[in-house]
Amino acid sequence: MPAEICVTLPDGTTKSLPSGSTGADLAASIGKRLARDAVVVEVDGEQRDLTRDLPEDAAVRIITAASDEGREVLRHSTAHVLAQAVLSLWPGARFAIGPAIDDGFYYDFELPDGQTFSEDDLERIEDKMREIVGADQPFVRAECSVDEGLEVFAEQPYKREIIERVESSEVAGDGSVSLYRNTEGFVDLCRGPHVPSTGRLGHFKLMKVAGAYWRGDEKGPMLQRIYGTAWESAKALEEHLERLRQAEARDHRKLGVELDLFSFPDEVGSGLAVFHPKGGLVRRLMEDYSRTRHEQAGYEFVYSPHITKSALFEQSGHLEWFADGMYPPMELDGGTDYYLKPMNCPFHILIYRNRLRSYRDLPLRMFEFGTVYRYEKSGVVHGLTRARGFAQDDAHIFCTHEQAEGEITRALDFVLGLLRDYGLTDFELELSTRPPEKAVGTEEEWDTATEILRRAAVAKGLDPVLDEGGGAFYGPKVSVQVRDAIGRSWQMSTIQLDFQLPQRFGLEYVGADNERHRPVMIHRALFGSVERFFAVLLEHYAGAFPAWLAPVQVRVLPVRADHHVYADRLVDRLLAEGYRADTVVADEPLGARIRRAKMEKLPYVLVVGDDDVAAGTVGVNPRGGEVERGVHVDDFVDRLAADVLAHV
RNA sequence: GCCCGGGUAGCUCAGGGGCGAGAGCAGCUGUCUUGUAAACAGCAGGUCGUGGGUUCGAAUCCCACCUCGGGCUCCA
Repeated sequence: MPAEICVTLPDGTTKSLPSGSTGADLAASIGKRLARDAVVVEVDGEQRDLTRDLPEDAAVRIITAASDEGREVLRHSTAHVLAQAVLSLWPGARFAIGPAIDDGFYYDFELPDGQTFSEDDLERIEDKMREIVGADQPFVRAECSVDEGLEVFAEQPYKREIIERVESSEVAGDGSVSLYRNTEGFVDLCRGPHVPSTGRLGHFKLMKVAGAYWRGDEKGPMLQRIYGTAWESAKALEEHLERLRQAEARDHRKLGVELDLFSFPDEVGSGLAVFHPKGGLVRRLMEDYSRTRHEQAGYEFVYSPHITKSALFEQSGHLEWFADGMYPPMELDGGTDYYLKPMNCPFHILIYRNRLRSYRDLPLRMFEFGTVYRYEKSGVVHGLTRARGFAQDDAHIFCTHEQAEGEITRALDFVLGLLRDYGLTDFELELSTRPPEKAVGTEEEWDTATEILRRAAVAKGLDPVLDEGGGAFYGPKVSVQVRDAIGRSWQMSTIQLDFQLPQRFGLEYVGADNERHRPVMIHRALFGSVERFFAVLLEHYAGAFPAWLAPVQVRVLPVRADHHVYADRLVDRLLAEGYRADTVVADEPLGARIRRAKMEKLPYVLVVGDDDVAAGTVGVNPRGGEVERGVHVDDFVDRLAADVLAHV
């Protein structure tokens, strides 16, 4: 054994250390601060515990807590402490898995005698966890054989099940499993790595309890899951909690009530919204703009009914593949089943098929705000983002094979431009491929279609992320993920290529060669669902809609009753010029009326008093800006016009 | 659909077997005439989600259903 080992650091320099040195020794030899912040060490690309010996001649990198990788380790280790706490508070509890996730971690348990956690238990568990952290117990790694592992976890069926899958390399892959023990006799099956000891943890909070199926299988046992979050410092934890509070404040369901935009009356049914006048106005503005842009882009507008005979959805394949997601049929006309439509495509196909089409008709682009109904499982309904009835901004492009790629590129261009106009500018593309379990058509057709989509995406200069098996049953799709103002990602638009439905419906066109050919169909939606898009915009803007979408753009507040006439004239002028303005009479102090307007998040409040009446001016109090006195009315109108035009 | 937790006035929430069920905000009516984020007073407002049950007595305990929230799963 050599007396020294030599390792290479990320900057390319090498360092000699006594043989038997650990990652912790390395960190300490580099600096005191690094030694304190280090959580694990990466050795030749593999993360390891700081306490393990370093091999000779390895490329090493110290990972600190304040990095994505470091936080992941931290969270994973905190999950272990959670398990230790629960097992000590509920003797006989079984524990399953406890990984790190975005912003935190969870651990799944099965409590004895079918007990369940309540929110109050979280505090007790947290206290116990702090105790364990305070004791600074080391995480000690041990390796053992599968049989020994099964022995150690004799009372833990979930752990045994995991070990039994070792062959499929879930834990180690070489017939051995690794364990982590700490004092108090707690031992967990774990691949690691972990922080050196529990004392390194502490900036965590348990967030909620939930049910979760073992291995995500609906037929498997329901376990009790505890979610928590963990960070490298008290400050980072507090910032995260603040972000959550911010997200909560801009929740569209909350803003929908506060700003009187929409509601979900119990009398109507779960997942079925009604839009109130203000929400209806915003929605109409959104839709009108979309219509105008579609018209300019060569789409033609069609309409189709909400219900149809079952045969149509039999032919489309929806009843075969999508029946679970459909409302049950109504039996009418002595035995005919009618269904509420879950999709618009079959109707557009019938419009296409209504007469013989020539290649000269193609591409044919049909657009409809089509209201569809989907019977979502009761547990998944969620405000406007997951409703049971919603309008799709749905279009179907019928074209030749040769035109398909160009049409997709064009559609993608259109989508991104339109989303930008609504104020969403941060995109990511995702390419969803063939779902192995439920797909119609041959693999070859799918490959061709997928490749066309990929090329179109790349042509836009956006490298799509692959979503293996995420396509619909009839075709692959490119979807646009949008990042909103606080960094959350929403799946928005989809563009789907479909060779199947034209075939099922026997669609044809007569080519230049006077022969009959089969067209290709492209399904595309930009908002996906108007309701959902409404919700995303509402959250993106935190309720403060830009002037072009704001239900009320300007509120005029007379200082005293004798300014009413001037205020009314001002409102009349704004209305006449096509703006949305109103006024509130002076039977309440000005401050109170301004406060109301601010809580309604209006773009502009205009205050008019003696000076303004005399000079033909207004006091401008813009949202998020400084008050300006004595602005000439014409100048204000110009400013408003510029805002509306610029969509700000 | 499954697990956990909720549903009390328009909104936000107290009250948890026994006085006619409460507060703040919003609403209405007066008074106040106001220059940039809450004037004052009074009034009105609830079959305590729905239906059953236990009890001398239920907003309160039990059951079922509806519905909302957080998850699982699924998806636009």
